[in-house]
Amino acid sequence: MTPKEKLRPISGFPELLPEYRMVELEWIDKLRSVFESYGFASIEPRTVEPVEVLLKQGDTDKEIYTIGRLMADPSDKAEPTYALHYDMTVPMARYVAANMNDLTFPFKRYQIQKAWRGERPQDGRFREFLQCDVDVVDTREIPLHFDAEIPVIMHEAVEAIGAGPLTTKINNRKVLEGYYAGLGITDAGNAIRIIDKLDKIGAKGVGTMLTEELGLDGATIEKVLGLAEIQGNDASVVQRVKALGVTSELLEQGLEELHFVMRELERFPEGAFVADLSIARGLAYYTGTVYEAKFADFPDFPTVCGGGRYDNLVGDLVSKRLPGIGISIGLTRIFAKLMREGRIEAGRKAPTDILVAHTRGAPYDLVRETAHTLRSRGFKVEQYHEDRKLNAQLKYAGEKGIPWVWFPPSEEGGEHQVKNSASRDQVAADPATWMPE
RNA sequence: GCGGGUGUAGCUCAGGUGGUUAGAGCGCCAGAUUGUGAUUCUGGAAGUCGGGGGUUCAAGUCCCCUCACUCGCCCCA
Repeated sequence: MTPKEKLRPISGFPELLPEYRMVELEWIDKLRSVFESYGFASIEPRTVEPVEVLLKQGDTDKEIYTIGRLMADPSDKAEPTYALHYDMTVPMARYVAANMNDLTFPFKRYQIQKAWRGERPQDGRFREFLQCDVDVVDTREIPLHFDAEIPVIMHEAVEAIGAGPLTTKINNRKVLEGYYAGLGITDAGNAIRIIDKLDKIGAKGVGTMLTEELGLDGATIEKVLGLAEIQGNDASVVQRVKALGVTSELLEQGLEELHFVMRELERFPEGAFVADLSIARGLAYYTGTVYEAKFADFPDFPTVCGGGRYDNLVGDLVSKRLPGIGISIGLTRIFAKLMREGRIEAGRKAPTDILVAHTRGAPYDLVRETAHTLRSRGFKVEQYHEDRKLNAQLKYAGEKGIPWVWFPPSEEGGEHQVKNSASRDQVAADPATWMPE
């Protein structure tokens, strides 16, 4: 590898300059405070799982990164194959199952961590990215109220970082599966996967795929598309589904749930939450309410938040059933899009409040003590450790956006001075009492 | 995994149909200016032209292969 190749960016592994990382950190702080305001606790499970855990819920074609030791003996089978997690939901379920005795249920947690996927990167899609998950998990049935609360938390969070407006589409897997069952479609899973492409390939494309892959006839496809076309921002969508004349027990139950959730969300501005019967979500483990949020202004940009309700994520790990519901915010994806749209204002290049200059002739003890005094009073202070001309020192402070430059006296007992970088005013000051005006 | 686009200095890019020693702007370093940020001026460092092979007297330029980045498909935050 040439030095130049070593310096090249790696596709899908974004890196931020300090002035933007500072913004990202602010976002994380805001998200945390929203999550905590609803009583969610933070956990940080390991980022690595046995491959079998990640593949537990079907989807064996997941693009996952495995990890191994460089020095490992290839013939040594003793070490299980580990992999970086590609989302936080299944690993969280494993964490809950492992610590069940020490957790209090319903367990409410948030996680802000990196995830890794080996997919081909493109606009808004990365191989290493930050996800912010909020989930409720219980050993008993979870009240439907959470189905309405979770997307509200997410909207609040996205609003807090100034990333809106968002449109969240809501559906219920039971409606889809129940409706398909009522139509006599046996392979609901594949039907859902195909229907999910409606906004991308259109009704015709979906119809073709349904015929080719599932062998559905024209009348059935009509019915399937009829359901997928229904959307609205209130509970009335339920009536329109019923009007299609398909019935099944599961469908009834799903419609009741959807009705409840939409009624709860009616109080929000129009367009914020929309029932959309074409939304399916690719992941296999969802069993009830599902969410999918996009930027209202950029409908072609990929989903920025997604989630839903699942009956049981731990499978055969423990004998108990662990139902849950949650949502994930794609922070890296949102950040990248807003960055591209010029909506992210760079922060400062350093957190420093005060640069203590290297005053020629000043006793070093005095300079260090000056910095220490200011630091102990709560200021973020760095010292310029090199004896260079003040031009260079001031230029450094200016470029880094450090608002104050402190000049210790060049002799013991002399007068300290502090300079305002912006106004260039310089006045005498005492490090023990000085306050920025 | 499949398809399109792009690779020349730290960054953004010029380099008609092959032709001497590969350029510009910005940035960087030093000085003018022996201690207070601008501007200006002067000087300087920095390139295996992504890599390999081929054609040719001659390749940054043409051909083949390859790698990387990028956009889309699949899939997903």
